[in-house]
Amino acid sequence: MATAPQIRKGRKFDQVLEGARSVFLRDGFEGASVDDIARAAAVSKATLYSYFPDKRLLFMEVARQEFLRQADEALNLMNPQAPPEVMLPWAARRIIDFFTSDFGQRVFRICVAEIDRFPDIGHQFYESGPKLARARLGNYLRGACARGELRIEDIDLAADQFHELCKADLYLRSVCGYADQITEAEIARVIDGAVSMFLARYGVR
Amino acid sequence: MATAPQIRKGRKFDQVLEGARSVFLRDGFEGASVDDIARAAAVSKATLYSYFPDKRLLFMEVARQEFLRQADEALNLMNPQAPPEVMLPWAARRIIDFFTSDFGQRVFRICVAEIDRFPDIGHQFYESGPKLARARLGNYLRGACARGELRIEDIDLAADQFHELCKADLYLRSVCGYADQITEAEIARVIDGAVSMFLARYGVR
DNA sequence: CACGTTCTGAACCGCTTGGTTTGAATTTAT
DNA sequence: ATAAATTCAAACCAAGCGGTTCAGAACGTG
Repeated sequence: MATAPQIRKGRKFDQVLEGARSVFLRDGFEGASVDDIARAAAVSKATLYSYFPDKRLLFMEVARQEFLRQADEALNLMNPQAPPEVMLPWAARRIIDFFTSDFGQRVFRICVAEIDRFPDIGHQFYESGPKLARARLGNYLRGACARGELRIEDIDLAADQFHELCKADLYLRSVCGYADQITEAEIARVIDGAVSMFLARYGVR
Repeated sequence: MATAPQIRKGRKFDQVLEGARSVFLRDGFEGASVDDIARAAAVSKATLYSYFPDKRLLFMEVARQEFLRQADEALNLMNPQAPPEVMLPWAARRIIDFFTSDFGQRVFRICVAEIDRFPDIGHQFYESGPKLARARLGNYLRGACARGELRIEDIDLAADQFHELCKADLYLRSVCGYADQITEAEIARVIDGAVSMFLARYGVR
């Protein structure tokens, strides 16, 4: 094959990716064995190696696809015309649901755990997640400012601040394994807090 | 030996811990080989195994000590009497310096990367880091409220919000490998933003 | 110095790892 | 039905893995 891809698709390509995904997400790159992956994918090891020249490339492809999935989730479907009092709680809920979700946590974990071994992973994660989400929220905020509903000089900072406010308390508990103990009342507390702080700073009276 | 510790100290115990630390922090639990650790520690493998019955216990001891170190850094030395306009920027700087530091990043990475394999790690990390920092900042905020300098109903939420505001922009760039590209001007931007937003919400006029 | 404790290097063990090979079996398209 | 493409299972390889053993060397203390 040529230089870049070295990946060949075959009949069971998706199976291999899915099996690899489940094992890599569970055990990380080093902990995942190719035998386990082949077993999880229900293919022979020879088939797996006919698609990917080595374990590293398989991992990189799995990670790439996870990040694509993340990009799909990054605060799309925002209603540009809705007032901040409606839109901000909605966005807050979306943000919280994402980072407490199994998917959200696992894609983050790939990035953090493997960044030394695969340095480009950090870049890919940032571009497909945080940067995109900031841009989308930023677009909304820009519109709200144009309509005179908000007054923000530094849109990017404001978008980041809002994201972080939504993470108060819940994010670290989530990362530390307490995600399933988070109640609706706690979520509402954080959302109310985030929105009221944001409007205290950037709202017009 | 008895049930719990199974750890025996000897002349080169600290060397072993230091060698283990450097290799575990670099390669994670699965990626670190006991041969590498022994080499990094400049001890024989037999010595290492005379101290720790297995690799798992060695890892757990290394992680435990890293978390103790983190507890030492958690916003100690706050001046209870200083006004918020002085104390908040000071705390913000401390928070940012911590999470952008090599140590801060690595201890976080241990937690995130290994939490499936060592479920108690999340608990230890949370107790020695986020929870402690929140308590210390919360104590400060309580005092400021008592002096009439701030008005806060939910101290814990406010402390968490402040922490998260300090992480705007910088934290995720840090996690994603861009920590060395963060400028002093960017740090000042985030600190100013955090303090002004916090005071907009909780300050007295 | 003598003695007890600790550490060493080298070899060992059974097992696993990522990756390779190959003829046969299976699947798909004509 | 046939041919081509794909997949398979089983065996293989060299290297590495976590952990074990042991006689001798090194170290620290009285």
